[in-house]
Amino acid sequence: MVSEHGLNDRKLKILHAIIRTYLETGEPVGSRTISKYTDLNLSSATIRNEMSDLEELGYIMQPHTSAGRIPSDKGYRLYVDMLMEEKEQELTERQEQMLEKADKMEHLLKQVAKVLASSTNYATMVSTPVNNANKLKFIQLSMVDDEQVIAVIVLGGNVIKNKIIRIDEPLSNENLLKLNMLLNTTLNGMSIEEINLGLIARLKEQAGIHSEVIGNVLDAVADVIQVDEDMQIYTSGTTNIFKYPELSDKQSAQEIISAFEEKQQLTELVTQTLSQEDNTGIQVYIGDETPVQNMKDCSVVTATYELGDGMKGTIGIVGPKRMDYEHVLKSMKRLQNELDQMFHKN
Amino acid sequence: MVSEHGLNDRKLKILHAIIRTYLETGEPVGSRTISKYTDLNLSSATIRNEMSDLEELGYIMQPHTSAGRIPSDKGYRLYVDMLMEEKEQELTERQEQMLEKADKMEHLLKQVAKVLASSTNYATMVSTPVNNANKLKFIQLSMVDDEQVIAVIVLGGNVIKNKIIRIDEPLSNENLLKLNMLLNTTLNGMSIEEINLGLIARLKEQAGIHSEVIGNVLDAVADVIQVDEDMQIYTSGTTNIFKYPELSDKQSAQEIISAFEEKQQLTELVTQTLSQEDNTGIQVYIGDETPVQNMKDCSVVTATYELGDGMKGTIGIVGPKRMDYEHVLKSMKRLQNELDQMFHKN
DNA sequence: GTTAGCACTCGAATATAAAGAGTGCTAACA
DNA sequence: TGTTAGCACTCTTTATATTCGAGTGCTAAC
Repeated sequence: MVSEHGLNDRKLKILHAIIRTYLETGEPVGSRTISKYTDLNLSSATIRNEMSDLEELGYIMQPHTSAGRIPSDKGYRLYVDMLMEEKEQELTERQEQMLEKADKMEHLLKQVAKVLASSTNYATMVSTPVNNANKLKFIQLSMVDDEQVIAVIVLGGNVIKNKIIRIDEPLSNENLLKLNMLLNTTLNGMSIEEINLGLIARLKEQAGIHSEVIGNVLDAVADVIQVDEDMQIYTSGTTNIFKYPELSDKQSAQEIISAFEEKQQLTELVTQTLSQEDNTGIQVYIGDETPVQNMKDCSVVTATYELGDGMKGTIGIVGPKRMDYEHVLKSMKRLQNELDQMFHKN
Repeated sequence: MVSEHGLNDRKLKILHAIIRTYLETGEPVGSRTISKYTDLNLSSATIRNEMSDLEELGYIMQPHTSAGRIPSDKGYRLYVDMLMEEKEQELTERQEQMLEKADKMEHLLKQVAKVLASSTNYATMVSTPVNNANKLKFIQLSMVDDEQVIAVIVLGGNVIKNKIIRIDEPLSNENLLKLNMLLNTTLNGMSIEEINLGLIARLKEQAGIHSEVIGNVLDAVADVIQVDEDMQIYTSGTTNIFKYPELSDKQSAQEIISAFEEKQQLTELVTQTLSQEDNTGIQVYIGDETPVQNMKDCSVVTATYELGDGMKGTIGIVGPKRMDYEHVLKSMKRLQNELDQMFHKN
């Protein structure tokens, strides 16, 4: 990703200036503005020539003849990539903790969404952590009374679930012990996908007359996984998009807000983000690059946070393409760190 | 509420016609339109005179001189009240069941919101049921292993919660039985507010050396209640408001959508609705009547549904004042019935 | 009490003009 | 050869009239 653009230093500086100016104003920027803005000491005419080149190369475009230029998706992409490289090393700084430690994760995540939205003025979303490759850590059956067994199931990430199972005739302590042994030796450390029909048949065979209980336990496991899979997504500041004229016409606003309400599309965004791992865990989708069709006129920035044991969640931010990438990337990194730390301290 | 308006039959008919026309078109309606629309066979001039009277009485108003008339809040109110009275008796009809029986209440309620939104083209919300006066129905402690006891807590409305409690030394079966007896005889049928410090002290005293367990159990109860108290609200079709020009300017859209996202205000709406019981459980707030300031330019219709045992939830619909009240009220009644039935069958 | 007729009002739509920002191109310059 | 001044041209934005029409209120006649 090291400067594969064929741009000399001057063109790069001009492009940079155009984008920065456009990020601020949201209006097409003209040659004269750049001529004064930069320290290049070039006349507007020269700038015009360079701009013409930049347009031909696809980094900027004109909304109409006789208007200034605005960055194209390709232009933004170059800008963001440069930004990422630059900022990589100065990640040491630390900002004060805005988030009071909330007692419940749900509250914490809601607050994260809210804080991020109000500090950036964009729309935000935060997903609850899900376990991509969820592993079974421990299973324990215990008799509650003569007709009921409680199954305690511990998943990776120390998520504990329990489930009551009805049985026809009581299990002796001996048999209970045996079943527990069987279940643990066979299933511990297994991911959900690994528990297939063959394995289930083998288990049932070994359980003998108690195969029915095994079946029920496995059902419970499946159930637990399923519950765990439907991740929650919290959103905040959706209406911030009204602050950006290019997104607040009915059509666009409709689409974006819909996506935020119906959640389905956000789920896809999260899935994609989690699967597409890179070194930083932060991704920037510009315009058409986004997995969510409804947001094709926006930029989307996502960050992954971890709880350990493979539990991962996503923070996302949605705004206009002329987003303050510098600020957003900084905020995301900070939040990502804070969340990581917070969860690893527990 | 029986015709306290001082309107003769003709004025009433004209008002009715104005409102119905306006509901359809959303445009101010003029005298000529009414003259042709109704079967009164009156000239536009006569209608004009009557309209003038109706305006003086506050039922309609002009957006500006030389425009047609639109209903005022007072006008809508009269219309809705008439509608309610009329339709009260024809509630017998039954429409086909649109909702597949969903396995989980959460899914069911989400679906309710969605169905209602798409069938009415307004924005909708559905709250999970909460127990206004929640009562404890049953508590049962069981040993899971030597260090853990599971507490099964059943609340009014058959809501079952369970909680694992750690103990230092195992309880004998005998002691366990005694504790169960103690807890059930003392607490059963109690509402949460009734479990005060005095009662807790008395319980602990009677539990003797196991007072610590009691303390933990009561903590668990408190916890369970608290979890239960923070009700969820599902929304759908928020962006439907863009279909109504009078609500889709940035300002209004902002406010309404905000209210739907931040949920806080909706919670207030639900609380108010649940407390203000009337015979049908359906309420109509027009304009300023609504408890939610952000929706002062809308009409809000709410319905209460019951699970029995005091568990109640709310369905709400938000749209422009020129809402199709007839359709909405019908839909709400139908849904209300279906939900009531569905939950009482279980 | 009802209606026809008419002058009047006012918003919405349409047309017209003027202003301004910005470009592309040419020609001159260092 | 790269840079710049100058100028004609384009296209949006804004302002300003102008027109159009729906609808009213009022008066006078039926």
